[in-house]
Order: sequence, then C-alpha cells, then structure tokens
Amino acid sequence: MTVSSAATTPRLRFAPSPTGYLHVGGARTALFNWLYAKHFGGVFLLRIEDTDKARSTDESERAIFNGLEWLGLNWDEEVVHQGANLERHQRDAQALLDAGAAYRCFCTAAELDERRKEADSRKEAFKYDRRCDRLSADEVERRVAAGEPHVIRMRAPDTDVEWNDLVHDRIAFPGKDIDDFVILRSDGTPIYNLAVVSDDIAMRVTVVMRGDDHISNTPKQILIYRALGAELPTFAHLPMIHGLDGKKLSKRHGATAVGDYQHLGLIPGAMLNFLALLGWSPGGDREVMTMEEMIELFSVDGLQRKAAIFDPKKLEWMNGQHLSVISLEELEPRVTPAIIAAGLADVKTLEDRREWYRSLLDLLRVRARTIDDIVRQAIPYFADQIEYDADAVAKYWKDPSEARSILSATKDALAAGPWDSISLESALRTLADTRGVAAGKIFQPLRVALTGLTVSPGIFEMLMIMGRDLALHRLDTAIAKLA
RNA sequence: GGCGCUAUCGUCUAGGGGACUAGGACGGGGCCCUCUCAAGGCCUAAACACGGGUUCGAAUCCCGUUAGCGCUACCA
Repeated sequence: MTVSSAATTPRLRFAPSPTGYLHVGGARTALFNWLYAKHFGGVFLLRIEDTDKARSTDESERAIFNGLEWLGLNWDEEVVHQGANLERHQRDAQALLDAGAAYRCFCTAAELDERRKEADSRKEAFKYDRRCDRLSADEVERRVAAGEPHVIRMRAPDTDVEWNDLVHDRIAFPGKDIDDFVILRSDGTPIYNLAVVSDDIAMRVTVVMRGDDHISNTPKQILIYRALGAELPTFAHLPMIHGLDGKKLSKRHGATAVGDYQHLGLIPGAMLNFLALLGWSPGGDREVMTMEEMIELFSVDGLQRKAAIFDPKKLEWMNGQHLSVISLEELEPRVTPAIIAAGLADVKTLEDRREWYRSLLDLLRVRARTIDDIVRQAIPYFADQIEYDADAVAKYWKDPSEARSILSATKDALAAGPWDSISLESALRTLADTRGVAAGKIFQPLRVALTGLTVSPGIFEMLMIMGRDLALHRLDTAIAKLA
C-alpha cells in the first residue's frame, strides 16, 4: 500500500439518495463538505446514490441539483451516479470473495427472518451464525453450479475496529458486535456499504463527512477498505438536526426542504449562515458571516457533536440581517422575480426606473425579514389603487370630517412648496404648529392616506420615494373617500 | 434487548483545570431613540442533567447513573 503525501488535495463528496427533496439536514452536510473543501483548497464532489431503483426518481434528483445550485454549493467534476457503477461493485465483491474476505451465503431472506424473530423472542441480539461459511468448497461449488440463489457476505474478523473521527475523536466497536453483513444481494446488486466504499475509492475521496447516523456503518466500511487493500479516508460524523420538539426533523415540523425556504422568501446566504451555525461555531461571538468569511473561518475544531434543534425564528432573524447587509446588486435580482410574480410591476418598468427601484428596496429592506416582506411593503409604491386597512382607518381616521380637514390642509401644505424632504418636513411641522397639534396627528392620517396602513417607512422618505404626483393623487383619493 | 453517539440558559452556542459572579446570539420582558413599524442602543430573567472520583482547584479530566438520539435489512 502506498503512503500518500500529506500534500494530497482533499476530496470530499456529498452523496444524497434521490428519494425526496433536498432536506435542510442534507444541505447542511453538503455545506460542511463544501466548506472543508474550499477552506483546504480541496475538491467537492456530488454523487447520487440511486441504487434503490424503487425509491429513486428523476424529479428528486433535479430537486437536489436545484437546491444545491440555489444555495451556491457548486460541485467540481461530473456528477457520479452510483447506479452506473454496478459492474465495479460486482468486481469488488468478487475480489473480496477471491481474497477470502467474503463468502457465499445460501440462506434465504425468509429463513433469516425466521431466525431473527426467534432471537428476538428470546430477547437476544440476532447475529448471523455463519453456517454458510462452514459449507465445504465442494458443496458451495455444486450449489452455485446448480444456480442456487445466494448473497455474498463479508467475514467480519473478531478484532476491534476503531478510527479517529474528525468530530468525535476516537470511536471503537468491539469486533464481536460486527455481523457478517451482506455486501451483494442474490440478484447481484450491491448493498449500500459496498457501493459506498467502492465508489469512494474510485472517486479518490479522502474525507468522508456525513451524518452521524452512519457511525455504525463505518466499522463495516472500514473492513471493506482493508480487505480491498485501499487506504482509509478520514471520517467525520456530523450531528443530526432535530425539530423544536427534539425529534428528528420531519414533515411534521413544517418546512424541511431547502426549496420551501426559497419559496418562503429566504436568501441563500442567510440559509447557509444559519445552517452553518447549527452544528458549527467559528469560536467566540461571531454570527453573521458571508460565504467568504465562513470559508476562511471554517475548522473541524468548531464542529459540534450534539444534535441541534432547528429554530425557524433565528433563521428569520438571520435572513433579516443578511437582507440588510448585502449589496443592492445582490438584493435586486432576488426581489425582482417576486415583485413580478406578485403582479406589482413588469420587467420593463423596473428597468426604466432602476435607480428609483433600488432606492425603494434600500428603504424597505431594513424592516423586512423575508423577500416576501419586501414585496408586501412595496405594494403602495406600485399599485394604482390601495386598500385601506380597517384598523388603520378606525384608528387614524376616526372622525371622517376631522381627518378630511387634516388631509386637505396637508395636501395644500405639501403642494405649496418644493418636493424635497427638508421642505416637506418643515411644511408639515409648520402645519402642526399652526393647528396646535402634535406632529403625529398630521403624520399618521397621512400615512394611512398614502399606504392604507399604519406601518411604513418614515413619512418623508416615503413622500420622496413616491414622488409628488402619486403622493398628491393618494391624498385626493383619500379626501374624496372621506367626503 | 444489543451496540454506538450525545449531554452549558426555552433554542443556537463560547468555554478545552484557576481569567466563571459561566460570555454572546435568537426568542421573552423592560427602557431609550421616534411620525408608525422595523432597525439600532441599553438593561433584565434564564443554563454547566445527577452521583462519585482525580486535583490545592473542575463546566472543563475519569467512572457510573439517567435521559435523548442513532443503528441493529438481500434500505440508503
């Protein structure tokens, strides 16, 4: 066996099975693999584990691609499909047989099931009793020649298996607890543990980073590596993600697919940042980070051993933070499709008023936690007609004639002078003084007239971004409505 | 049942023998700012699962208990 130099570039892979959508747990596993690769100048590979034909679909494969692409977790080299490597898997099984590390087993699934139940009823741990390993060579040959169906099993040695896990340090399994596990089915297709090892060797994967639900597969896989004479990769087992109730994250917990969050108006940078913090810490108080910062700060030392609970509240907060700090160049293309989908404007309008549009986004993003929040808030600046919120009317237009009087005085004051925020503000504050009321008595009814809502950005910022025509038009409409 | 993994505020975490009166963040409560809502600033409640060791000294090291989770297929 050759000893590789320490300078070998790390090769990592994310290996989902295409049996659903890209789950946030999977996304986080992918992220850590990706961060490791980027941080250490390595390579990030993608392998689709589609050997379970019954459950794998093209649709979910596409969903996985889309999810990873949306997140920006780009992979190097061609996507590997495990199902395409059947011949190599079989060759490796044969090699294991030839090397004496594995043997043929003629026990049927039904027989095994029966024995398993028996052991169960006696409250004993079931372990294959190796009866087929004791068959004579002649008998095996005869039964194979007769075409009797059989599987291939690894002959697990009694020695303990241990490895130095990147996140858990030393993990050890007593040899006596490792079963003679099946590596090739009677139909000639490989079992997971064989396919994984065979592919990881072929892909020259040096770091196997995956969920800790694979810890108990690891000793079996190590046995295969050794029997195949391959160098062991470094293993890293990441903790799971749980829902708010502490159970494994599932559909019951609401959105669990990355695509769900995309549609909920999250941005990938925030999603990634949030996911990274679920199971990893850069140390100290660091929280809001860009991709570049995460790559820079990534270290296996910060990897957590404990399962983390997915907290949607913090995700939202994180998204709000990212919405506020990313550049307008980055924000705009994320919001525009949503604005268009909501029917507020078309592409041309947005392009024609590019600068104005960007100022609007800049104004709205500070009080938004999702893209959808921005779209909702943007309505008054685009729509021809606005709806008046009942509570807003009840509260600030309580007395219609009084409200009408204030609004028309407001309109006159605004229309009289130049349209800049300083002039507008002084006009309205003067009006308040003249009428002997607090400024809020002017601002709030005006806010309702302009937006139909009680909540909006600052009144002068709003007047400026709406522009004279639209603002005055809104006032006319409101005054007419109150008549 | 067996094997394995894990255990700091409700949640995410800092912490790697003395710097701990255990720090930060989300969420909660309060105050400030203020034309509303956010954002921001300040303050506040809130945790080392339990029991033994080791040590002059333990959130930190070891052992046990308990609890949670995972695996225990001719699934991946």
